[in-house]
Order: sequence, then structure tokens, then C-alpha cells
Amino acid sequence: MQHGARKKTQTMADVAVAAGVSKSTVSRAFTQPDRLGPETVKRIKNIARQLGYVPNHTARALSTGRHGNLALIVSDVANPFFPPLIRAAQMEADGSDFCVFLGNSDEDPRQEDRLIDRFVSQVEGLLLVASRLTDEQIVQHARRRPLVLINRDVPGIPRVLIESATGVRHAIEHLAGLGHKHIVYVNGPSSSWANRQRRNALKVAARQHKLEVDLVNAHVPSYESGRAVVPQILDSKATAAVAFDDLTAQGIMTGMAERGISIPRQFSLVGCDDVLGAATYPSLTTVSNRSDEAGRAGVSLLLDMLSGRMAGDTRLVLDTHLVVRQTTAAPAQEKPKGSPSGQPERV
Amino acid sequence: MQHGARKKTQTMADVAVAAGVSKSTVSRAFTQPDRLGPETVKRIKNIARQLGYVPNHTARALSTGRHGNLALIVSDVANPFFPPLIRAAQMEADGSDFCVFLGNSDEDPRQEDRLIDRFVSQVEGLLLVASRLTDEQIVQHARRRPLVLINRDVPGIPRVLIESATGVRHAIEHLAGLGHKHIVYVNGPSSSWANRQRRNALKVAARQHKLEVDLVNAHVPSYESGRAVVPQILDSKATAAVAFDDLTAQGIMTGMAERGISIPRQFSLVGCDDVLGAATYPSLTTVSNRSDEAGRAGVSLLLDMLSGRMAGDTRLVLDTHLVVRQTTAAPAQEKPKGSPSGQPERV
DNA sequence: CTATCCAATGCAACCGGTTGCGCGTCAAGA
DNA sequence: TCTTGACGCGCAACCGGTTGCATTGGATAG
Repeated sequence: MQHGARKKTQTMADVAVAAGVSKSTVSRAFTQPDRLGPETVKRIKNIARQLGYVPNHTARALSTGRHGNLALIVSDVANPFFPPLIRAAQMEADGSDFCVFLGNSDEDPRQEDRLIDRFVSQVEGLLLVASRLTDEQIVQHARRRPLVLINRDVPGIPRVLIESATGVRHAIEHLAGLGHKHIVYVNGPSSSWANRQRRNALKVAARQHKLEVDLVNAHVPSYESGRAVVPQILDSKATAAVAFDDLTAQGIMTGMAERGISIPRQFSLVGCDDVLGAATYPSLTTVSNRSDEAGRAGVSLLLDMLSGRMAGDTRLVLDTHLVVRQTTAAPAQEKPKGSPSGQPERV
Repeated sequence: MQHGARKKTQTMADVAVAAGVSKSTVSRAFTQPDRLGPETVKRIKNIARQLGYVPNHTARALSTGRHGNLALIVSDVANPFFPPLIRAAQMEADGSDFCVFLGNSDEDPRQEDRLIDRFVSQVEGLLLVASRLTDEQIVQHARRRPLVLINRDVPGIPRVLIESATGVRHAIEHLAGLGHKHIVYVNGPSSSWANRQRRNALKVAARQHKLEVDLVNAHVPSYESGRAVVPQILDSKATAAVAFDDLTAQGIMTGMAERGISIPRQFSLVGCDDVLGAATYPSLTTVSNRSDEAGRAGVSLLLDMLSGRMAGDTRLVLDTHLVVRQTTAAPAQEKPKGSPSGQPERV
């Protein structure tokens, strides 16, 4: 009450009156300036600015069907894999004057479905990252709205895939080159497309290089579970490990350190996704991640679908590579356990 | 074309015709069922279901002004401080059936302003986190829409503040108790409310405990800048440091390790925000962060403003505390440099 | 000088709901 | 039996833009 609150937002009609023209003219001044007199456009825009007029997207959407919004649904915002992707997607969308809704499915397919229903009537397109829905559900939704997938491979649906297989293959070559003969792969979530891809690539490459491979399961990709699987890793007698992701790898580093095992001197480790930068010590050898590019590309693809039409089966693959840092080295001569010098015993 | 595409979405009018009633009745069947005959409601809802009718949010929003959307604007999605906040905010909103727009200002006030303008016509309320706008701009926007601030203290605008001052104070007490006499504070961004707050709290507490304080500047809060300021920290001859945030602290840890300085044996370090969990090695002593609660509380506040009205000057403060882990200890007897035993020299 | 045409605008319907107001009906109170 | 009022529902205006079509005036062609 105090400030003489004029809360009324300015409408097109207000601008029209102030400019002495009709609503349609104001509308066209913004959407089809070339169909109007140049000075008229200028005058209207000036007045609009003075009045603090901001076009109402809701109204526009109602009559055009174009909302200028995208929905971005991820499984866990707090997982460091996603923020760069979200950021890139958001900025890419913004560049084309699109707003983005963010949804967090929390790894729950039902929640994901709910969110989509909730969003679908206010967006022009959906972007699903690492979706947990079934192929059928995805196809259903894709029927209603343009939809693109990231890290999920459903034939017929436009998708962008981060091909970490390449990087994993390089990791194996790298380890083999250093002289390792026996490694372990630490699994991520079994429902994860990325995990299946990585594990398979690893197995194939290991076979080629004649490496023995053991599998260990850290169902949740996190620091804690990485730390928890260290005993299993050690039991395997392997000299190196590839972890599903950097978080897991980081946990493993801690677990090793707690047992007095020096990385990379006594054990080599490679992560995946490069979400930690070089922020561990020693800095982690890992497979590069291009989630930001994936986000950008996904939005770009979606935008393409919205303007022109696209062939239904776009499949964009982003390659990765190995980032060699400081957690990999030649295996120790002796097994860590039998080391004669004053190495700390395992706890 | 193939599937005999009947893409026309069902409208309220369609349902009305099918049910032999008027649009208004259909509308009321969904929004005010008690004002209608019970069997009428049931019949209409059945028919609506059969037809696959889904209410159009855009149209509803246009006439009611209620969109069921919130805007959340942060300065950098990729900064680990934000994801938990975003996640919590998103879920809190979702619990009340609100969707959230995510905006990334990228530390740029103009971008932030642009985003707000872009969002404002499709949301019922704004949530600004660590806003870089001027007080005047914020007040302006608050006039147009319900608005709440997080980590920004503008009188008259509802806000939730993470009071890291408390935790910082405890950190000083902790360090003093361990016997430290001389510490350094590593600054974050000068425009940051949080940084000013932390520095001031630290100075006051240090004075009380008769600690000498040096300041060092790491303008950007990041791993790299932390690593870069290590020489300055060492030059100060201090025996401990408090860093603006965990990222900076992590960088410092690496920098120290590279110089053969052992933490906490030769140098104590405390971070801020606890964004890394216990994921460093040794695990980082830090000031707790409650960004998730802040996000939740912010949305909750906003929702309150939307339903009831609220007194304009809500100021919700979230306390923090010190999380003591493994990077703090009593200072070394000798200065690290003069250590007689076989300590590695600085590089 | 008149017929023609194009550029610049206005008119009004429409997008899909919501809602104040009014009308008819049936039951309870007088 | 007549009045009264609550209840159930329809009418039509409105939210704030967009857009096909009509209109007008001036420039150009004939």
C-alpha cells in the first residue's frame, strides 16, 4: 500500500492506446516489423520501453501454440555429471530465446513420467537425460511432443550419446601398455546405459590385450560405495582398476590410502566422466566427459526439430578419450602385500 | 500420416458437447466440483477420461494468472554449491505441484535481468540465489512478482540467509584451541555477500582469540585459484588457513601436497560449504552448508507468499557449524621449512 | 485524369479455459 | 397454496496476445 503500488502490468492494449494505434499494430511491431512503417515500429518500441511493457508469453503461447519453453529432465541434479550439461543446455536454449524447465526424476521412472505430464502442456519439446523410462513410454511421449534423448539409445528417437567406450578402450590400451595383466572393472548402476556400454567396451578391449578382468559391483555411483568396494578390489589381486565414474574412483582412492596403499605406485586407477577436473591428489586419470557438449547438442537438435523437420532417426555420437594424469603407472614388481620394505600393512 | 494421426488435442468444448453440457460446467467439474451435481461431475469426468482430455495449463494460466510455475535463478549451475539447492527447491515446488524454471545468470547482472524479464510472465514467483543485481533492481522486480532471495540481504524483501558466520567463528575457536597463533583467510569473490560475511566474522573472532590474520585473494572460487595462492599463504608464515569455500581449499591442498607440505601435520586447513562431503584425502575440515535447506525454505517461503500474504520483512537465518575432520591439527613445533627430519623440500 | 495496386493499419475472431451473474426448478416454510 | 431461497447450470465477457481479411490513402501506370 505504501508505495502507491501500481502493480498492474502493462499490456499490449496499453501500449496501443499510448501510441495511438491498434493492438494488432503493436503486435506486429514485435513479430513482423517489416510489415509496418519503419518509424511506426520505432515509435511503438520506444513507447513500449517507456511503459515497461513486457510481452506476455502465456498469452502468446495460447494463440500460437509456441511456448518458447523446453523441458529438461535429469535423474539427479546433484550428481556432478549433470550440472555442466544443464548449464550448457540452458545457455544454448537461451541463445534461441527459449526458457527451460528443469525436472528432477530422482532416479524414479514414475516421477519422471509425472514430470513429463506436468510439463508437456507448456513446452514445445522435451529433453530426457539418462531416462529411466521404458522404450515404450519414451515412444509414447515422443508422439506427443518433439523429444530428444541423451545417453539413451532408442531407435527412431533422436538421441545424442556420449561414447565413453572409446575412452575406456584407450584406458585398457594404456594399462596394458604399462604392463598390467589383471584389472577389475567397478560397475555402476545396472540400469544405466552408460555402465553397460563401458563394461562391454572394457571386456572386449581386455580380451584383445589378453588382460584378465574381474568385476566388482558398486551399485550406486558414489564416493561411499567406491570406498566400500576396496576390499573386494584388493582380494582380486588385480594391479589396476577402472571405475564406472570419478566419484566411485575417488572413493577408491580414499579406501586405498586408508590401507596405506600408494596410488599409482602400488595400484593404478582410472575413473570415468572427468567430473572432478584434476581436483584429486594425485590427480585422477580418467575418461573425458562431454556432458556439456551433449547438453548443447541435445538442445540444438531439439530446436532443429522445432523449426525445420528432421529425419526421425538422428543418432549423434560424441567421442571421448583418455585423460592421462597421475593415478596410473607400471605395476609394482612385487604384489603390494609382499612388499619387503616398510610398507604399512593393510588394516 | 501413417497412423491415421488424429493429433487434435481434446478441448473443454469437446467434452462439453459430448456430455451435453456447457463449457462452464465442464470447467467447474474440475475446479469446483461441489458447486455441481455429484452425478454430473462423475459423468463429465468419465467422458473427459474417455476422450483423453487434458486441461491446458496455458489457457488456465491466462485467465487465472496462476501458472503453477516458479523461477529459480542462480549464478552458476555448475558450481557445486547450487545443485543440492536446486534439487531441494525443485522437489519442494513439485510437492505443491509447481514447476520450476531454471535460469543461469552466469555471474552477469544483465543476463540475470534478462532472464527475469523472460520468465516473469510465466511464473507466479521468483527465487533469486546469490543475486548480483543491485538492491534497486531487486526491489523493482519484487514489486511485480512475489520474490524471495537466498544469500542476499535486502531489507523489505523476504530472504533466507545461510549464516556461515557462526561456523567460521567456531573454526577460529577450533584453530585457537589447537594452538594456532597466525592464520590466513583466503577471500572469495568481492561481490559476494557470503564472502563479506565470512571475512568479517573471521576477523572479529580472530581478534577475540588474539590471532594474527593475513588476507589472501582468490577472486574466483575454484580449484585452480586455490592452488595458485599457496605461495602467498606460505609467505605469510601462518600455520593455518580458512578458505572461502571447499573448492578453493581443495586447490590449496593440492598446492601444499605438491610442495611436500603435509596437511594437517605441517599446516591446518578449513574450507567452507562442505560441498565435497568427505571426499578429499585427508578429509576436509569445513563449515557446514545447508544449501539444500535454503532451497527448500526459499520455495516454502515463496509458496506462503502466494497463498496467504506474508509480512514483507521475513528474514530466515540458517545457522551453520564446524565440521571437524582431518585437515586440522596442532601446529608443528618448528616452522615447516626448518623441519630437521627428512621432509621433502618445497619445490 | 482516372484506374490499379501496394504498403500500412484497423477490425474482429480466435486460442482454451475461468467466473460473475442470472435464470429456472424444486422443496421447505408461511 | 403461494412465497422464498438454495441449488444446478448456462450465458457471455474476459485473460493478452495473434492473424486472416477488409480498408484506406498515396504512388504508379495507363
